[in-house]
Amino acid sequence: MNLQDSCIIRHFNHFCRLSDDDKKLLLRLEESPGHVKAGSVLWQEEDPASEFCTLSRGWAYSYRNLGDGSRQILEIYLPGDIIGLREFAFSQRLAGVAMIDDGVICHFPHRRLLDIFNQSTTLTAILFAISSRQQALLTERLVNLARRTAHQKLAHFIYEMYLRLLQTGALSDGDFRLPLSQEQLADTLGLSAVHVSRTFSAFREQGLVLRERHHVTLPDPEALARVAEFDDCYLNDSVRPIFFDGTEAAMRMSNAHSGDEGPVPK
Amino acid sequence: MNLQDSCIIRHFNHFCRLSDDDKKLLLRLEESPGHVKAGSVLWQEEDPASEFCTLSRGWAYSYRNLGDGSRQILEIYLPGDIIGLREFAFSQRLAGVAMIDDGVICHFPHRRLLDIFNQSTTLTAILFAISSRQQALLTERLVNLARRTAHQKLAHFIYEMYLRLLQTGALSDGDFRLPLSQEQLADTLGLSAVHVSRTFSAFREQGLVLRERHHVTLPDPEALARVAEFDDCYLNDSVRPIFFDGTEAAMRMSNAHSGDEGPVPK
DNA sequence: CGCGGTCTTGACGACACTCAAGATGTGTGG
DNA sequence: CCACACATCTTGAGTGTCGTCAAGACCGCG
Repeated sequence: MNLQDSCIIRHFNHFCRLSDDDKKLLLRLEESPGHVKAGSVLWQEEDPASEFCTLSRGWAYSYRNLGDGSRQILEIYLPGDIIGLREFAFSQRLAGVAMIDDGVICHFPHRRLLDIFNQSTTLTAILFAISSRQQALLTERLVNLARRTAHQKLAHFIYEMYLRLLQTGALSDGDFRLPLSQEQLADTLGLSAVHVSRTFSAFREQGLVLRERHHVTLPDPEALARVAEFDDCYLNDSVRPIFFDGTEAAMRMSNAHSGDEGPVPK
Repeated sequence: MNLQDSCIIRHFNHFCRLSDDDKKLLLRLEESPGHVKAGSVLWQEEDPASEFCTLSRGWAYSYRNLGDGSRQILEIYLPGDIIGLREFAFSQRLAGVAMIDDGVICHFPHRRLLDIFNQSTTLTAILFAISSRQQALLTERLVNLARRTAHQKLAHFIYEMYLRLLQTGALSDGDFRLPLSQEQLADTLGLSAVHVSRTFSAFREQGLVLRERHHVTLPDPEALARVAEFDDCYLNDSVRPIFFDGTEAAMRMSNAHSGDEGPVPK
């Protein structure tokens, strides 16, 4: 496999230019990339946890099933994301993971993470940063669920997806594929599917969001951000390219907050 | 300072017996332990992020303020917890942190984390595990906020606190200090303070929870767990003592799920 | 063509919010 | 030691957002 074909290496390169040694180390950790079908379950809650995955193509989500038959979707994974970091300290899965689309994933076993810790400080720091960013996404979703109205929840979610897709460069205008059903959106936002439908209807009448099957257009993304009271600092900072490079990262981290301007106009 | 007086070392010892070298490394990272008053703010959202803290005595919480004047409490920190790991990849704070009690905290600067990555695989793995556990707590709170009734939310929160206090060994029966006001509980659970009061009244009549000022008694903790539909796997696994010891940790991690028995009675 | 999944729309109801007034407890200063 | 102010908590009444139930429309697929 060519070094540039690795989905892990591509993902890590978002944070920092890697040395060839680091690239080789990453590549050795990678096993059995494979195709998975839409709807297939990578693992379920309480399965033994022994590996991570990198999502190379397609969308996925993690979820928890509840006693009353409902479920909660915890996070949406896009191409390039690492899945399963959550369970590093656990022997069991805390959440299930399923594919939304057809896709491609790469597996690498839990225990080999220690090889990384042993051999590359740079990669260790990047892993920590990735975990840190995932936690930031989770925190923002928590606030969204706890404190906002149905309109704000949906607006916030759609705008977050819009920004994340912008960052991966897969997008230029307010027009993109959103392969989630309304029921999946409801499970993500702690709403009923019926109410998601109503909210979309309201957005359509206001010209905020137009949804057609699995496609979404945002005539005025900024208006949507205002409805959601969106604050994008939890998405901006962490993906700054070339964030770490050995010991100099320390200096950058402690004074990088001067003179910021985010990619999104206020 | 004696090695055993360090609050960081005590905390890390929960996971693994440390070598003297590791202990010295930790100790060098520790700076300026100090007293802080109840209600004081360690930092606010969007402050520059340049250090972590370990909470040695007292309780603390992290929070986000929202546009409409309300706020959301994200997590409750107990003695021994590390504060601020969330912002490792960020140059700004994503959430404020304030003290609930009078307490004692130890600071250590962000950049020195890289020293740990460089010098000790064991400590790196423990830090990852701690971050992983915090993410598990956050995830559970998210499910709690999204999908449960007010009764379940409050029951779940109280029972989680009960288990966490049990784990720190600060507790033997269902009788403990809970220094949060009803308004703080409301901000944690996404409810109004009024409704928290009503819910406590209901619990009192049912004999589930007796709350008196900042003190709580649980006549029947298991009954409370049933009301909350509490599943404790997110708390059990990660604090297993002597979880990592160098390379052998790898083996333990990949097969630790056979024949488990948690520390908490079923 | 008929079936099943997804979405839409309506009617009704419940859980939790807001507003408001009063009770209780606590700390401060006279 | 009392008086007062202030925070916290309690309880009631009225309202609204969102869930549930249900029927029907739309669409892709076999």
